[in-house]
Order: sequence, then C-alpha cells, then structure tokens
Amino acid sequence: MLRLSKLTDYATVLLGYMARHRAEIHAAVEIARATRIALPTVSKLLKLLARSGVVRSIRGAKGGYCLSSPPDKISVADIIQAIEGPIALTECSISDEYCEQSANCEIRGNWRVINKAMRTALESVSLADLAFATKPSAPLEFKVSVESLSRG
Amino acid sequence: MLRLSKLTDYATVLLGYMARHRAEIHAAVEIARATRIALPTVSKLLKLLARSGVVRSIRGAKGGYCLSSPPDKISVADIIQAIEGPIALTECSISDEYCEQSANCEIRGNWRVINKAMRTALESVSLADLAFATKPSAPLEFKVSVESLSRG
DNA sequence: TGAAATAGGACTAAACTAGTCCTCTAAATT
DNA sequence: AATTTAGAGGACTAGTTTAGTCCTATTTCA
Repeated sequence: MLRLSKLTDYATVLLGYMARHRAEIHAAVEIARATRIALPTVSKLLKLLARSGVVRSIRGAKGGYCLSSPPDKISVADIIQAIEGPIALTECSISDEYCEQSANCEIRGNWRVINKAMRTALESVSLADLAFATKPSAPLEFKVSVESLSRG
Repeated sequence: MLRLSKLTDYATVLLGYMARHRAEIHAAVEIARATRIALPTVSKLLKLLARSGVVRSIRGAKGGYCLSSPPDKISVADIIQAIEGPIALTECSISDEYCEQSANCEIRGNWRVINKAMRTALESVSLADLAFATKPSAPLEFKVSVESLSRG
C-alpha cells in the first residue's frame, strides 16, 4: 500500500538514537536495549545499513556501529534504499524490460517522472530532520520542486 | 520496496485507455482486449475503482464503465488510494496506536510530515498528465511545495 | 587463548499480492 | 416474461514477500 516496510521504520528509529548519541560506538545489544527493538532485528538492520555505507562497523570486542556521516548528511532516501533497495514506484522504472504495448509505456514513462520526484523529495529530508526537529517551534520544513523533467 | 502494486500499475494503464476514449461506455471485456490485461483482473480493478468513485458503473446489458470525472480532475493519489487504500508510508500514520517509546514517536511524528508531502505530490499529478503528456515537447511538470507543517 | 562483537547467510511463519472463479443482481432486448 | 449481457460481491489459491530468528565464521581486544 505504498508503505515502507516495518524494518525501514525501525531503521529510522535506531538511526535516530545513534544521531542523538553521536561520536560514540554503539554495539547492537546496546541499541536494541535503548530502542526496545529485538536484538536479532537490530543486528540485521545494522548489517544492511553498514553494507550500503550509512553506518560504519567496527568488528571485534569493543566493536559496534557508528554513523558514517553527520545526521544532516544522511537522507531518508539513503535509509530507505539501504533497507528496501532502489526507490521506484513502478516495476519498469528499475528493470527496463520490454513493454508489450506502446500505450502502456506512455503511461509508464510518466510514472518515471513521478518516481524521480518522490526520490528527490525523500533525498531532501535528512536523518537530522527526523531525529531532532520535533519541537513545536521548529516544524519540519519540506520543499520539493521538480519541473520540466524530460522523460528518458 | 516503496513500490506500487502491479494492480495499481494496471489500473493506470486501463484508466489511461479510458481517458483517451472518453465519453464512451466501456465494458470490462473491451478494456481487457484493448489493454491486454486479463479480463478477471480488469474486472476486479474496475470494481475497486467504481467503489471509490473513480469510475462510474452502468449495470446490465450495454453496461460498462466510464470515468466519473474528466481525466485532469482525477489524481494519481485517487487511483492509488482506490486500489491500495490510504497513502501512508508508515504504519502509525494511519492507525494512531500507542507508541511504546517517546523517542520513537518523535521520529514518527516527522514521518507524518513526509507522508503528507508525498500525498500532496501524488495529488498534484492527474490522470491526464499520465495519459497524454508524453510528447517530448510537453514534458510532465511536477511541483510540490510543502512548508511549515506543524505536526499533529 | 578466550570473550566480545560483527559478517553472512540459511531458515521459517505469517502476511500480502495477483489472479481466478462462482453466484447474485440489474438492465436491455426480444 | 425469458434470455442475454454486464457489473457486484466475495471466496479462494498459489506464489511471493516480510519479519524475525538462529547458526557459523571471522575479527579484535585483553
């Protein structure tokens, strides 16, 4: 239903914690305790996030994870992509398969534009926005402007 | 993966056909033939679209379906909602359940803003945009601006 | 060397999706 | 009135995906 997976939701929670306690190395167990997300799940998520470079892992005793960039340099799009793969609303926006019908492809060409806009929108919101900007005095601002995209 | 369902994709194809042949009543069989989507699937989709008022149904012999408004008055958001239900990236943006942790809820409060922005974005693109605006001379324009939303 | 961590991947149950099919109801035609 | 055409509504199924767990290997510290 145009829904993010639960795991991505968890990932933002867990990265939010890391953002609020930056410059420290956090073991998976610690993050699990702090966020009350089950340890195996936290582990899995951190591994995914590490693989795509959102967090850095330090192996061995006293190891753990830390954010690989400051929270305002990590976008929501980065997080989603780390957990769910490429952001694309429609199938053929990723895999450029043969479209049986030109009429359909017209439609899908335009879907591609919408996809692009979505991605841009999600790229414009940072982990810092998610993790910190919750004071009533500082509402999250959000602006996207995607114009005159030619389809390709 | 933040993906629309195949069915929604089909729905846009089939509504695109209807948009391009407006002012006519189309039986499900006809639409199925024209779009090369299997009849039972087309039926199912049209029923869903009828239920939420995107198309109007005419029962009985010589019956069929037609768009209930002009293509530029039907938004992509309408179509998605008809097929997939409410547009909300995160779970608790719909069902306002109890959040175990205030830290988590901060994050989720901000998700709500992003959801809103997404919805606004999808509301700003019409079926007409999808179905017609594919000429290289007329690229699909797309502009969203969501600012200073205070969280609810 | 032993303990503490992550890496990587296998595995499972539950949920969802896509797609089909069946019966019922409504309207038009004859 | 009977017949035919077409939608309404919902049940059902196979296949896929998601969420979550667990196991084994590897790395690092002490």
